[in-house]
Amino acid sequence: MLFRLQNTLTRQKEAFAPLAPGRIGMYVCGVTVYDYCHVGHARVCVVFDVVQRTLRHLGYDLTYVRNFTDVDDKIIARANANGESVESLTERFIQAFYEDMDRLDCQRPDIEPRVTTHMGEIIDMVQQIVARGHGYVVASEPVPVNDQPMATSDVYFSVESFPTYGSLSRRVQEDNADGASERVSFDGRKKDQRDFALWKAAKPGEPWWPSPWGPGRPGWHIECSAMACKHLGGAFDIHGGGKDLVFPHHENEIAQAQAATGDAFAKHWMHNGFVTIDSEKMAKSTGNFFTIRDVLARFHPQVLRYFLLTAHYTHPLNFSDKAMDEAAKRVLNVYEKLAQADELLARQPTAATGKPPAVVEVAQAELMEALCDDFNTPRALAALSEPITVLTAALAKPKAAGNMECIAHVRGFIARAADLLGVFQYPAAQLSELIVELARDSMFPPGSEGLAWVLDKMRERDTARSDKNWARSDELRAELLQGGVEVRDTREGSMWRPRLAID
RNA sequence: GGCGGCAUGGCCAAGUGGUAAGGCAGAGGACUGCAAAUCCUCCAUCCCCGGUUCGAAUCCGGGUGCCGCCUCCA
Repeated sequence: MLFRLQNTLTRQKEAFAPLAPGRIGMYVCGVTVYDYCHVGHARVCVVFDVVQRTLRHLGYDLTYVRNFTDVDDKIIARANANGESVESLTERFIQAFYEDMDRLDCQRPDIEPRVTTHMGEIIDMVQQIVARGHGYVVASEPVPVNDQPMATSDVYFSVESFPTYGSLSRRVQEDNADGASERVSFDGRKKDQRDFALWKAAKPGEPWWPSPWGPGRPGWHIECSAMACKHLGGAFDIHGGGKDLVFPHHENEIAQAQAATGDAFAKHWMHNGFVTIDSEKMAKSTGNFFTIRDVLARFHPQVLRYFLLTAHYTHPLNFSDKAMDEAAKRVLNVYEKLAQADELLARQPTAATGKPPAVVEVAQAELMEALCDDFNTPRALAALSEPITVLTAALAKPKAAGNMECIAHVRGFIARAADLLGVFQYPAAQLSELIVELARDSMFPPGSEGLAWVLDKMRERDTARSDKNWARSDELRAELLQGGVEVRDTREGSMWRPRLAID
């Protein structure tokens, strides 16, 4: 199946064609590991996780590469502030990253390169750039090594030498610098203010690596050029990351890689929009953010993942309690239906044989079309609605002819959708309990036993109801509601689920 | 100052030339010990102005508003 993809480079939605038939190389900019990740980071990972799942489902042989930046100014500053080594700091936050992503059900990329293990490739690339006349070396202050001053240099990329510079972000640098110049200090060491560092001379107290230019470390952008080319070759299919990386990071990546290899570098550039709070970009530097673990302390990971897929990946997505409550409600609604279906199917095993109902065929096609249309996840999620409505109707009359088969077919469809989207794949019957457990601090009366408290009250209420003690029953319902639990009575008995307040 | 994005019902959000998906919330009815759930019914003409077209939320021009990048940033 052909799919279409928005390409930042051409500003158009293009029919995708891999460079090599059946194979796709994809590089996505990962995180700088000096702190816990926020919801914005979660979005990139979830978005490209869906991309990954979809491409594999379509039968492509995908190589997905996502890096960790484990040397950089902020990392060094944080490590110094903590009084710990760079390695211990980065290792800690790489593990924290994995914990967060595992909870969000993001599958691991095939290759996760780190800057510190690619110094050879980085140095080679800088040498190539200089050799081809696109970089220059500027002597720096000698740096003490083993108490001996050691000569060292910076290496810069020469933007002037590279006429196609700016093709991704479409900026004319002279104009670009105009209004921004107040914020950017003039660096007299550079031949041209547009030039950027390929290699930074070591400074006292900083980690460094030996190089042809003396002790130093890589500039920010060169790592991705070098690691992408190493693992995917000089030309590959897809490069992704957040919109904020378009300029200068990705622009510089292109210039460096093309200057070094003479090859095309990435063909399709995918950029995801920001997660915002009150429409303002979520960002560490401004303090305007929630960490993933903050959010997961209050909402089930499935709720966050679902929320992150409710808008198209290129658009901004506004994070709020209300939006999360809405997502939670929808996720619970769906899981509730799935739980009923699973219970019924367990009692009365039914194979999804024969021709699927029309709704399922239509929805299946719509699901794939939506994902192949630039990974339109809101459309994909909408495709689940009609089958779920049909499922609900069938669940109400399981004995009617064909209804069990219908339930089995819809259940199978949701499971296939879950494989692609990474939501609705959990054992449905446990979900509301899981959500309650995660939310226990805010949901239950202080000092209560959480889930046990709910189950106690529910049991007491069952007794009252069987005695037709309606007054006591209603009293208990009110207590439970106070405790954040909604009760509902059915023919099969009383059920409960977390109460979600939505304005 | 340069470059770019967005503006759809109460809220969120699809839709890129043929007469507005989906979610959440709301109203009325059925059902129910009550309350839910469920079922049925109802709830928008797409920021403003002008243009192209038989026909535009969708294309063009001009506004207004919000946001982003140009410094670290997913």
